[in-house]
Amino acid sequence: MRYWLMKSEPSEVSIDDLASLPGQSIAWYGVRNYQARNFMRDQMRVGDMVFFYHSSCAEPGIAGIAVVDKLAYPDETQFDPAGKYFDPKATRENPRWYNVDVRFLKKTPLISISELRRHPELESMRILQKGNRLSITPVDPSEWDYINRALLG
DNA sequence: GCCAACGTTGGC
DNA sequence: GCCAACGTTGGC
Repeated sequence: MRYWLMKSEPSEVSIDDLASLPGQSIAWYGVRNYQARNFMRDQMRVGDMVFFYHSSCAEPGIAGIAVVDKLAYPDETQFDPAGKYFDPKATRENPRWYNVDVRFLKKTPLISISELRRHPELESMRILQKGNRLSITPVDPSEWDYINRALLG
């Protein structure tokens, strides 16, 4: 089992949005970066644990915990010519983008990025590196444990 | 709104 | 296959 951090803009899908969905599960659609796609397609397994991170907003930070609910499958939004995630180079026979489903587990007190930066134990987290833009990053088990114990305990 | 950092595109 | 130009991300 692996641990991940997945960014979502709360204006798109917030932790509250996820919690109020029927089944509390959602396709992690819209990823258009190959590295992030590969993490979903090649490495994520059902049961992997996820920090749900709010990005591009007033209070960026970890807002909740989710779990991978369904293995990666083609992202439906790449096929919709009217949608903003449409990819003209993708076909049903040869999809380019994949997503997993993620299910709500719990909301947490918001752990802001500045709070995360305050802890030397977390300084190697991808999310805290200069210039990091990846929307999906692996989280080290020791970092996962530390955050749960020291910040959410 | 700024801007550094990064990924992608396309001409050559 | 190089690399300049461009578009995007995302914290501040």
